Amino acid sequence: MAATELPVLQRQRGVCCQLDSVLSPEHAETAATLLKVLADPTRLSILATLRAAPGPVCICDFTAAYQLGQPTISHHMAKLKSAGLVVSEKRGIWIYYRLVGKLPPPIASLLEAALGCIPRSSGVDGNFRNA
Amino acid sequence: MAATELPVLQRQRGVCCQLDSVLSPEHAETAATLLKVLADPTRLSILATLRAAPGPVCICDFTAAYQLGQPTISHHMAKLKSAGLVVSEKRGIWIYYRLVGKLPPPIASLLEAALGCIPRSSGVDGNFRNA
DNA sequence: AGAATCCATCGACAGATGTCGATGGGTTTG
DNA sequence: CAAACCCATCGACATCTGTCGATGGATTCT
Repeated sequence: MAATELPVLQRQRGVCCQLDSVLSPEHAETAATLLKVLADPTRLSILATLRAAPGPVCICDFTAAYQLGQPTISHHMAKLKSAGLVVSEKRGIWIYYRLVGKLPPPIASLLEAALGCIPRSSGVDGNFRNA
Repeated sequence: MAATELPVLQRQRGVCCQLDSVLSPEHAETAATLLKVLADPTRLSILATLRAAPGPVCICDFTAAYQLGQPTISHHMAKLKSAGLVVSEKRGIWIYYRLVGKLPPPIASLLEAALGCIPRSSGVDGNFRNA
């Protein structure tokens, strides 16, 4: 509840209204941290690709697809991973990444909204030809 | 959709799969730009407050509420404004800000998800003593 | 008119961030 | 075992970002 708000038209000079925090600083910080992870075109594209992919995708494929070096892709993957959005799996030489299956609802809808913010390119409902 | 994917278990060394871009670079850039605006705890908190507020809120109230200087709050407001999320209105000495009423659906749901990503604090359903 | 208040803009600065090249560990092939 | 390949980590660097103090325009009160 935001508090005592003076009638918009007749405030007193030098008197500010007290705004009760609608959002705890900790929660704001947490949400912002997650949003920072999403707020990069490369990572967004990676997430969109993973969501649309029929199965796990390995780093080398991303390295080839984007105009970026391998360490950079690894760096982005590490961020996505530590944010809990993707998981990796090692198979021989390769390391495959995929989206986490069940994200907490609020995070899932945020991700969905972030990706849905974009013209969805095809019928992607997650029916992977999995491993 | 991701293209020619080698059966996950039998890839060839030195051969990367071609990933068709699920996301155009322009769209990724656009979405990332918007997400960057949201990816700051202060701005998130401001947006949450505006959403919960019964009416427009003036800069001085935010300046008083947060532990930040007035230029900093102005700076954040300018970012929110140029992102098209808020609008301002001048009344005498004061400048009031409020959320844009009708955002494009994808952006609205993104904003909603970002704010909804947070345990809506106490009974914040707009029980303000409004203006 | 003069003083006081509110706010946007500017310049400055520390810290965070994305990218790269180099290195090294781990795995498979020859 | 040696060579080839994949990938994570490290150090370096340029850029972006959040914050501040100072300044000046606009408006209102005395």
